[in-house]
This record gives sequence, structure tokens and C-alpha cells, in this order.
Amino acid sequence: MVARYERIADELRDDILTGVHPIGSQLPTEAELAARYRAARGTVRQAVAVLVAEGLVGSRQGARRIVLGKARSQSFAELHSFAQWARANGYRYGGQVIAQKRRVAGPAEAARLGTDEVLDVLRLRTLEGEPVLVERTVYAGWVAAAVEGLAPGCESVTEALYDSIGLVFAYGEHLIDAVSAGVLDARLLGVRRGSPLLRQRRITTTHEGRPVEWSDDRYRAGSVVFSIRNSIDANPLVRQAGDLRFGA
Amino acid sequence: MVARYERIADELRDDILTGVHPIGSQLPTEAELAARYRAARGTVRQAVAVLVAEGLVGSRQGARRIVLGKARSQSFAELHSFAQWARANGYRYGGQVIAQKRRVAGPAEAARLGTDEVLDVLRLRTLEGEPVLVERTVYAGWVAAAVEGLAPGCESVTEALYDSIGLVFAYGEHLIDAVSAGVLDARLLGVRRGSPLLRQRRITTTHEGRPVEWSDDRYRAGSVVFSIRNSIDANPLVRQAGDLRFGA
DNA sequence: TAAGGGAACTTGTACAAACAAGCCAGCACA
DNA sequence: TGTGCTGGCTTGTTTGTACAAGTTCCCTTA
Repeated sequence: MVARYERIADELRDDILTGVHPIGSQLPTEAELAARYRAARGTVRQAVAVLVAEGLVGSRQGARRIVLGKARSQSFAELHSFAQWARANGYRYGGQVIAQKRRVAGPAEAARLGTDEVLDVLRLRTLEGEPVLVERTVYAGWVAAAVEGLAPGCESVTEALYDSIGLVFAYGEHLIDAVSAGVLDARLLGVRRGSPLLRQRRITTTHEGRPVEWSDDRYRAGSVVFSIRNSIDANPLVRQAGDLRFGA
Repeated sequence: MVARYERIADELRDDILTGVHPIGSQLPTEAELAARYRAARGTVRQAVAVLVAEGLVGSRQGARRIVLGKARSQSFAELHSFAQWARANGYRYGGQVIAQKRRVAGPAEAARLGTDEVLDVLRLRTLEGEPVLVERTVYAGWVAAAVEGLAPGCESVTEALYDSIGLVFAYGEHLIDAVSAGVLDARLLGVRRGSPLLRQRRITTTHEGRPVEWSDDRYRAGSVVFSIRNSIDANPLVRQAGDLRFGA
């Protein structure tokens, strides 16, 4: 059962995408929408708030709402799982485990993940046949067994963990910057040592806020771009100075 | 007059920051908060929704809300304006115009900015005395005169434009990736040619959705990190493949 | 001891009503 | 002609109510 406001939001998004409400045009007023969908004003407001949060619609007190853009927002899963992102966008993708071993957590890792033992995994991912991503992931001890049980060529770790032990990745924090390719990075990605890589470090937790994994993903320059929309009201992305909270 | 729900959100955020509600702990229920602040449940829900959107609090139906983290989200201005970001975080900063000239817009620029003539500005920004950012900005023709009227060493273009012509930067779209330093980048930033830079390209518009500027900002590796929180419900950041919508 | 079934609790959705605050166009006036 | 103000329109805030849906934990039962 999908909520009423979500169905209204979907219809409005569709109207924007198909040009019923072109970019730059005014959205109908809340009163109009409420009458059209036979819903209360509050419900319509909730629907429009979804589009505002997606950056598709601009809104300010007193003035009519304006259509800003058409870009679709993608799911949480697509940001966390390379495989789910690639599949949703119609790319051919693959991946394989290069190295994997259990070890004792360092002090920083123990603090981050809340466990003494961790599982270290190095993966290489390909997009359209080209190597594009080196993934260094450290899993908390309590999921180590489940991760070790996966096939080495497992395409989507996220999905496999959900299927095997019902694990849900619910929250994430991401740090994005640029680094030079090291010797190993360069060899795996087929680039020269020192060439630029886009780095995404992230920590992922369950619904309960329990850390599951800590990962350092490095994309070959030009292969992937991160995109974000913000407004004077909503600002999810944040800039930080270089001395990092997560260390090297 | 600040809204009630915003003040409640501020108090709750403060309680999280100061450890009254430690990370991992449960937030009081909506009923409790409503009683404490003598507000309706709806108002409390709005306040908590702010924290959820900031990624500080996790929320799902049926379960008590959980404190996820402490990071404060920063203002829209701080993402758009290097000066405002640096000042808010207590850094010493500076900047100067390297080159500036009017020219005819290319077809791509005309489509993006909606004007025939544009103003091209190249700036170098410093943080703590070190050059960290090369900024190539293309302004739409209708703001060109105002930008040209600024002092060459103007610290915050955003603020200066607001003061001079009341211009408000309201919405932005950002693309983040990694590139190699070109000859000019390298000389200005004091790094070797080919060394990695973190690139942020953005287009900014007014409240009405009218494009104001298009910018290509390149940060020296290690000087700045972008940070984002997301959840399975809210996902502002998006990943894109390398063939970019904004061209080279 | 372990599995299953609820009951109580908590968050999510929806409606209705009223007032506040900001925007804008059109009108009156200089 | 242009300027300033006002009134109507539109979005923002707040309260109250009712029910839906998911979670948690305890208690029963096998």
C-alpha cells in the first residue's frame, strides 16, 4: 500500500518529466491540486515537499512554486551498491574479489565499527568491461562469516547479504575527495601511478545505527561523477577541510 | 520570527551535540517531546523531520528514533561561497581575480545560462595562506556589470552581489569528480602537472530558476573534502557515469 | 527451552481548520 | 509617467483528531 501523498508526488513528477509542467513554469496552487486529487491541503503539501527535496521544484512563501528541473533522484541502494546503481542505469558491470582476510581491528577501526575482529576485502569492479573501481572494504566482525560465504564473483554484496541474513544497509556517511593512484591502484585500474582518482569513503550502518562496513572506493577519473542538487533551504552536502575525521 | 518547530529542532540538535542524547541512544517519543515543549504532535514531527533530513537522527515506523551522529549541516551559502564556508569554519582565506573578460557565449553556455553574452572570470583562492582553489566562473550577461564592479580582491562575491543588486543564489546543481591538473592549474596551485584535483562544477540559479553562473572549481587534493549523509529514505546525492551532461 | 501469539507502544498517513507571512498586480495619487 | 500602497492570492505554521502500520516485549504454549 503506497501512501496517497507518494502517488500524488509520482504523478506530479511524471507531469514534470513529460512536459505537462515544463521547466520554468508554475506548478498549480495547493488549492488546485487538492481539488484535483480530492485530497486535503496537508496531503498535497507532503507530496510537493517530496519534489522540493528532490530539487525538482522551487518553493518559497507567498510565491507560486516553480519547476526547476527534470533530474530523477536515485535510490539509496544505488549510492551504496555499485551493482544496483550500474544495473538501474543499464550498464554492463562485473567484479571480483582480489584479496580477503580476517584480522584484528586497529584502534581507529574498532572505534568506527565497534568490533575487535574485522574482515578485510579488496575488490575490483568493472563497468562496460573496463576496470573503474578499486574497493577496499572493512566489515565488522559480526557480518564477516556472511561475507566470506559469498561467491568470489558475487555481483552485488548488498543484495547477497540481504538475502542470506536479512541485513539492511539503512544509513551512510560519505566523504568524497581526490587522491593519486598508488602502485596497486594503478595496476588494477590500468592507469599510471599518480594519476587522479575520485575517492569515496563511507561508513554504513543498520537501522539501529550499528556500523556494518567501512569502505574506501577509488574510481578512475572520468568514469563516475557525483551529482547533487541543493537549495537555500535544504543543503545535504557539506564541505570539510582536509584534516579528516576518518584519518588516512 | 523563527518558527516553533525550528526552535525545537535547534534545541534537540543542541542536546545531541552536547551529549544529552548520545549517539546510539533513543530520542524521546513524539508524545514526550510534545508534552515537554507544550506543542502539538505535528509540530514536534516537523522538528524531528529536520534532524532526520540532516542525517542526525534515524527514523522508521514503529520503532523509537535513534541518534545517528553529531555532524552539523551547513548552510546553502557555505556550499556555494568559498568565503562564507571558510569564515564559518574559522579559516583564514583570501582570493584574487587572475583574469576577467566579456565574450560571446558558446552554444552550450547560451543554453545553460540563457544569455548571448557572458563574463568569464578566473580566480585563485587561498586557505590559511596556501593556494587551494582555482575557480573558473561564467556569469550570465545580466549580472556581468555587477560582477565587473567588484573589487579585484573581493572576498565574497556572493555577498557582494547581494549587497549591490540584491541578487540571491537560491538553487544549485553540483557535479563532483576528479581531474588532472593542467599547466595553468598546476602553476596557480603550486602542484605538479597531472597531479589530482577535486573538481566541483556547478550551476546556480535565482529563486525564479533563472541561471546566474556556471562554475568549474578545482581544489588541490587533500585541501577539501565533501561530506554527505544519506539514508534508505532520503538520498540527495547521485552518481552518474562519465559521459557528462555538462560537457567538458 | 524455544516458538508463537498477541497487547501495548511508537511512528506514519490523512483530514480539517485557522491564522501568519510573503508576493504581486492593479489602482490611486503625485 | 512613475511611484507607492493596498488587497487578494499563495505558501508557511500550528493545533487537533483519528486511524493505519510496524516494532517490541512479554506471556503463553508446545
